[in-house]
Amino acid sequence: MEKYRVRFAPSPTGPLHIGGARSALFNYLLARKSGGEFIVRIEDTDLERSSKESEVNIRESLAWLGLDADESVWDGGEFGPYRQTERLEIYKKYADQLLAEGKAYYCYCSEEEIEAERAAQMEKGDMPMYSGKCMHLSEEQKAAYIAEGRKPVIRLHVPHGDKLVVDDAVRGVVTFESDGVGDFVIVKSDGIPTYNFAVVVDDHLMQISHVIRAEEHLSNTPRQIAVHNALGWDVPKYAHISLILGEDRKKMSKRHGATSVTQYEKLGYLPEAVFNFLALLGWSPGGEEEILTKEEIIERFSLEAVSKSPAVFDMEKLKWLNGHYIRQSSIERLVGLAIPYLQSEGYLKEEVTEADVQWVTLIMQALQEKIHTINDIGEFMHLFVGEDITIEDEEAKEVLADPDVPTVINALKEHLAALPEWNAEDVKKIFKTISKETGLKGKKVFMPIRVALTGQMHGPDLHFIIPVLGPELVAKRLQKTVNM
RNA sequence: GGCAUGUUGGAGAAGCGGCUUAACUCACCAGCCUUUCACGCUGGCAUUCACGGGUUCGAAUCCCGUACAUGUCACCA
Repeated sequence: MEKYRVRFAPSPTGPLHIGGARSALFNYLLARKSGGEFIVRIEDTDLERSSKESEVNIRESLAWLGLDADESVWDGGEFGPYRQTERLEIYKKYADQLLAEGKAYYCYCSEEEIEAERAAQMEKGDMPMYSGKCMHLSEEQKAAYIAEGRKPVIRLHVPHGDKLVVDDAVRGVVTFESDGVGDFVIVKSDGIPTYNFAVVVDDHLMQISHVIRAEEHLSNTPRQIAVHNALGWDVPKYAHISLILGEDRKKMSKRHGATSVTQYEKLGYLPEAVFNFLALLGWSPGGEEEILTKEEIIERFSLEAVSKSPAVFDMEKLKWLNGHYIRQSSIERLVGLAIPYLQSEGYLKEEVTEADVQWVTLIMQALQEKIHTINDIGEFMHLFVGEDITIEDEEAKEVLADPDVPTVINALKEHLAALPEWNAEDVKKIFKTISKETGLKGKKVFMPIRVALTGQMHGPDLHFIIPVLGPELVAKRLQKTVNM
């Protein structure tokens, strides 16, 4: 297949959004699949809103997801610089060229004038667009404006009567009338290029073969094509991928919960789960299996299979996927992820001892099968910590009222006392022994112990819980719940 | 308001004119397994593809209209 030389070009105006991450992912997938290049460029021409922190966050989020770039702001490359504010003289050169060729012109209109014009057009039901009145200003008029202290912008003259055709890999051919575009600003009054201009210059100079980005840019594409035309450059291939919607079918935003990659990391999601999930939003592998490794996704991904319609972000499915990957993980890895969480929740001190690691290891063995995210362990911690427990409900109380309870608990205490070291395997054996000795089976053995130790009717396997608690807590809890 | 895009079950989706009495996955429901819960397994879950018209022997699939949703129309990207 042809090589995809693609780019992800975020604006550093906030943490990496989940939608941005998906755009980055699709670009990455195609680059890797075709043996091409994945480039990360920073579009920071909005001086007001761009920040270094956001740029750092974007870098870290991409790294966390495993979307490694071949060329980027951070690691360089032969088509740099990769930060737009460092490319200003390049844009100036092309803006000057357009000016000299009469394809662009200075516009001295004030924002108020433009605003009034736009309002009037909207009123009439027309598509608002600049009238072009500054295109043929005389030298005297220009001088007068300059004397007034007006700072001009540069507008691209978009020829009338043209068709601007976007050949889109996911949407097919989409045609726009150039009459509906208008002469738009390519360089702001402070000399900084606008997005629609800088993007075109960069994509051309960086030899981008395919522009793959979110659907919200589709309506901007004719403007960019107009710039390509004015500069006499060929257009790249385009692919506009659908938006990610929240559960209410509105564009994903704060009120839908976590929107940034960083938040998912903090909530205890695994990068491979997010990677897998994001790939499934708007793309389907076709077969029965949806749990796929990075390599399998790269292998099977294609733009032809990308859906046109927007996708709703289903948190339940992400959780299911994450749970799957947690069950696949090694205990060591889970322990490493759980420790920072337990520290932040106050279960562990800053200083982590060998004994702490042991303790967390036992906990993760107990919980690996139960949790969907690392942070889910918070819901279970009361099982492992503290002497005080509350009996969940009436049903649980009834369990403890059974006449066989003292027999079971005594047998448990006796056997545990005889155990040199408490581990899951040996504790499991004890249960078998108790069952044999007392002639009691299944629930009659496990439920009294479970309720006496945790106050609850269900939870992780008891043979995992008991070693976590250790002799001291077991004794104290039994004392409180069954007074034994 | 103009322009653009989209509309298959609660969600992601397959489907590209007859093989569809619409795959598969999540969720949900039932059963099995299991010391409980979960995991896992088995089965159930759209007579119908936003709606209306047309083309065709035949349409979820092609065409037109309507509705709804979203995007865009910035000296934001």
